[in-house]
Amino acid sequence: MRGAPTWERIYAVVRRVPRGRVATYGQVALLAGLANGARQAGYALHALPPHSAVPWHRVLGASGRISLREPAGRVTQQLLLEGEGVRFDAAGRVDLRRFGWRRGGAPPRLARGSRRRHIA
DNA sequence: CCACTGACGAGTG
DNA sequence: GCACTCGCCAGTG
Repeated sequence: MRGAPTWERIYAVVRRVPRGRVATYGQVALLAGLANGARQAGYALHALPPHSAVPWHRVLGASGRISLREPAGRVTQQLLLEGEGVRFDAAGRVDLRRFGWRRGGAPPRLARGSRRRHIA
């Protein structure tokens, strides 16, 4: 992986994102070894063929928003995610606190004293 | 080698 | 929270 092309490393990381969870471009880039390569992650996925085994739809922008330029692609991505149980709010955003991929598995527990606000 | 591009992200107002 | 600007850096021509 070390000498592998940049895109391959990006794809390798994306393949690790579990079903029903989403990662951000920056997160993917970082895990691939590119400290400031969020754009490269996006560019790599953009170059991906339509029927790739790479779960490209599980990658969103840091704000939980779909970053695709083309409307058709955005619809496809949202449909694929909803098919895995990921919910979008009225503004078309995903709550990363709930569906964000936590590498390491340990869900970030709410800080003591924080207000738990009617979750779903 | 240089210029331009872009599925980004953090900072600022 | 939204709109803008600026920094990033691999790919492409």
